[in-house]
Amino acid sequence: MAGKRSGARKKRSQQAESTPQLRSEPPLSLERIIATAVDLLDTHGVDGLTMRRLADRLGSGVMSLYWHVDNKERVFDLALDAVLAFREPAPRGEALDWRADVVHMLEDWRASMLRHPWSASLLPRRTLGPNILNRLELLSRTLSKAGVIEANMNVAIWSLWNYVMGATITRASFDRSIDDLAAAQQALTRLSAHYPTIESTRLLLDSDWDGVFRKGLDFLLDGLAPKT
Amino acid sequence: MAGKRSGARKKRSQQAESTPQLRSEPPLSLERIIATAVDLLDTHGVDGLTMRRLADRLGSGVMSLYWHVDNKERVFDLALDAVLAFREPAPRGEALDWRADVVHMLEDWRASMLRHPWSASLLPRRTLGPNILNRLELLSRTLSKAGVIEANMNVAIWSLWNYVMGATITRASFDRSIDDLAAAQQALTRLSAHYPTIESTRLLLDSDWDGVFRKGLDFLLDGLAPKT
DNA sequence: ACCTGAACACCGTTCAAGT
DNA sequence: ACCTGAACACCGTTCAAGT
Repeated sequence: MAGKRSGARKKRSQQAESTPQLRSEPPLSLERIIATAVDLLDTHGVDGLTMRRLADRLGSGVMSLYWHVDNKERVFDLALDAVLAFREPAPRGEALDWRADVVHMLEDWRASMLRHPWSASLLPRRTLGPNILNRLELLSRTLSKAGVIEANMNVAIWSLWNYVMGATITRASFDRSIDDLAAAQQALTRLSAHYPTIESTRLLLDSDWDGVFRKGLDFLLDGLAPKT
Repeated sequence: MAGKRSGARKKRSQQAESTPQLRSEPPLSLERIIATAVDLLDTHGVDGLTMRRLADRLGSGVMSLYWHVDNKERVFDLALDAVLAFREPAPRGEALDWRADVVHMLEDWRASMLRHPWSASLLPRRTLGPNILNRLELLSRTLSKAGVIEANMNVAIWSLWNYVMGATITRASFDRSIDDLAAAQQALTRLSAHYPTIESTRLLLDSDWDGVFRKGLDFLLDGLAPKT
């Protein structure tokens, strides 16, 4: 009586055991759904997130998800913002090094996204969640305290945003396929007649990503810093 | 005899006309397939490209595509590279303004991607096609002639790449949903208690994207320029 | 060499219903 | 308030076959 149909989608809980309620899954909740979605994305990438797979992992029927969440898009939005939480550091004394603060904020941002390689390329295409807005607000406040006037503020923020996003998206996708990369560089070598310059510097392989990020950021900050 | 089954997928050619061969579709070819794919992407976005829709547009069966192309991934790769063709300008005199050359190359690159808003966010996640490699090679050569030494070359290229990609991806996706943007800014205003700084500068609305791009690029080039 | 339909193993989501 | 299965309208791709 317990197993109504043998072909039914298996659930992780026991099927014909003695006390089917004991030790069963906790009830669904938005938090559990999003946490599991992040897991799925981390292990299987963007294409690995499926409403059906998500439900399976949660031990529920697919359609149960839709009571907690409007649609799959919404799952993406929430998973993305979840990954971008930022604990604002205790506001330190006033006249400290604003530049170090900015670098720290942006490096933390980048690190958060690299921990979840699917997140960076998703971010620019979705509506900005509260955690991202919070990061932007903090960045803006720091620049403001540093003396960047309001007329230059949006240029400053977007330049930094552009740079961080570009660096992180590139890094995240180049990382994923180190084998492909080696193959690409090999192909490049075979084509060294066409692309002699980038072939000789081993552009695709010899890149110190962290160093590149840091240096480009410094150049940008040099330009954006209020002239004294 | 001509219309074998009424429920068959309609083709754009006539079904029971007098001379069914006349005025029919030209034969399939990789070029036609890719050109149509680009069309589809331009008008319906990334999710609008479907093997079935592609075949429909071409007046062929779905599976016919697979003779010309390995799989859908390959269609993406080829469509992307097709959109990034670059006509190398006639090599002008020697000691000209390398900086103007670089800016021109990168602005052309950005413009090409903005003409096909789906392309920018696709590019970093795919293997680099010949047209992209060509652009990188040209950029590299220009920097080299400008005096950037080999040890600094990869940092220079990747910094510029990161910036261009970030700027273009952001611009392309913010453009697509100007209504969403206004809604987002409105939501921001409602939340001005939480995000006072970015709310007051109207970060989401008052952005001169072209100006931002140009300025940030200038700062980067200031930093990357060989010291004289 | 080039094209095809049927079939398989998936998708996201609507709906009407159960507790 | 919360969860469910059946069903619909899609997907990409394998296969065995047609010309």
